[in-house]
Amino acid sequence: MSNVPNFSNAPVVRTRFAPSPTGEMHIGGFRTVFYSWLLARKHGGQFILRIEDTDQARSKEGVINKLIEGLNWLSLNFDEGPNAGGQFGPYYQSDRLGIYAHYAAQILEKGHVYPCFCSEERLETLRQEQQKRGLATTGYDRKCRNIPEKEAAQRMADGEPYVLRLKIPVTGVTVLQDALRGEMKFNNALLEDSVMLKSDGYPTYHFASVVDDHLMKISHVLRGDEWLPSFPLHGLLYSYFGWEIPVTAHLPVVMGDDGKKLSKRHGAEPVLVYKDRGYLPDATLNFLALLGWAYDSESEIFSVDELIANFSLERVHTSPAKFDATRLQWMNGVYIRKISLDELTENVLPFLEKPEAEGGLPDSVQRPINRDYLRSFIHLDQERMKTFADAAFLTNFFFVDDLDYLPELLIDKKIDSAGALQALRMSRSALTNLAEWDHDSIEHALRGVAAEMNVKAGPVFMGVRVAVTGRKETPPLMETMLVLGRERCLRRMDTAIQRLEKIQVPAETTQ
RNA sequence: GGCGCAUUCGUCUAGUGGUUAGGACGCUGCCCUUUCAAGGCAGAGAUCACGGGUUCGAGCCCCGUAUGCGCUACCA
Repeated sequence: MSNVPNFSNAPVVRTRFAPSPTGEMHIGGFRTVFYSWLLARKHGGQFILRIEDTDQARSKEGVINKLIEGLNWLSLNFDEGPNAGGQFGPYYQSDRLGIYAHYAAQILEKGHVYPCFCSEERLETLRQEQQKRGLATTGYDRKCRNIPEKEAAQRMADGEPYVLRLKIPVTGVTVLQDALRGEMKFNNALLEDSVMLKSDGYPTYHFASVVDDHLMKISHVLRGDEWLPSFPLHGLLYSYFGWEIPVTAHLPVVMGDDGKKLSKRHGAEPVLVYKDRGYLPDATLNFLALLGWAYDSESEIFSVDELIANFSLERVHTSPAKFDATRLQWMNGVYIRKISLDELTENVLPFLEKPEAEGGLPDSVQRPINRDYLRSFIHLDQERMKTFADAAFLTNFFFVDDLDYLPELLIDKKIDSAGALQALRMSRSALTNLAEWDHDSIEHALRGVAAEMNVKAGPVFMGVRVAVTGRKETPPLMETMLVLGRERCLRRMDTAIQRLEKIQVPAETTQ
């Protein structure tokens, strides 16, 4: 595919995911990544991973690996990036310092940027004073903007620490196109002379991302709309360099239930926790796609391939969406019902084997769990699962013999305690005498008990159900009993009969 | 404080000047049924944030207001 020549005049679509290793990425951030990826795949272009590690103080270890793990889980493969190679590397910005220095020098020479020697202390007191006076425009006061060129050059040569600031036009309007909102106008007078190159020689995000997006031939930039205020800054930078601005879309934020922007501080969790909670990557992706994008008024379930085919920037929203966890649950259930028995088994297994404290089966159940045994019944719970994390609870009685339940559960609403006991005893003996242990034989036997007692089948089934599983809600009874086998069923019924006999005594004396 | 973005059922959304404002999640009820799910059907739920215009006609266009969110660092 990739060596098919591009005959059309349209430039190749290249999008990127440019995370900074300052914290784990949450699900809202991954939506932006997913849209970028979809765009690249839809147009047969490339998706690039670039690491924006330009903040020496805040970069954290291990974050990048987590990020890549998250991408892998969702199968959002990238064509270029760390470990993947590519002709536009290096893909760590910290490895590109020379490149930024080169372009900074170029733009300094053109006079679009100037050295600023102000100390952080001065900037801090400046800010405080501006705030105190309630000034309309806060920000740098451009003190160093008017230092004579010669003097500035001398001080730089003398080794005085400095940053490079962008020389924003004092008047005029910067007009830019946002792919979602159309034309946007920004009043230059409100912009400040932002730092492009820090005193440690590292670029700021603004400078590095513009330089890299251009050098890496990025055609479409998708980012959160918290970047909207700095859009003119970037636009100006592009024009100073004489470069073409990529198609830029500012996506609305994803909010939590509390209506606040999803972030590390607002309960937003890294994507991988959804893996740990038993969500399917395709369901997560489908849900994410619909958070801010819709194909039409009806369609909801989209495979990744369908999303690639149908996704378009034009139908992306500009208004923020809340993250609705309940809806994700529903959608995950839809996907679980669609997978094969093999997939189901493989997905459920690790969740059952987790320690009890982490939601797995009771620690008394021996690990590893027998795959074939699991495979023999897990389909019974397929339509009952919202997430794979539900599996341990749902399948508990297939693994545990000592069932813990209130004996009262054995007595269905439509029968009294004596009747329940009698039904269980009769059921037990009927099942004991069964020639064949199969679905129809068991059902016939139990219905026979009901007929003989002249009661409905329901209460009889319920008594046996609770005796055998300890639950009132289970998969179909016959299928369940078949899996458990006659021995286990009869033993559990014996236990149930004993329990019923115990509570039977006071019940009779009160009458 | 300044600047910006946004605003259709509780939630995700369809809608691009004329619709009984549609769908989905969730909720309620009924059906199916050995329970629970799943499935089917039905229902409640939106004076389209508010106020002005433009127009024969506005959820859709324009202007205000309100509310929410965001930005306002040598962080991204």
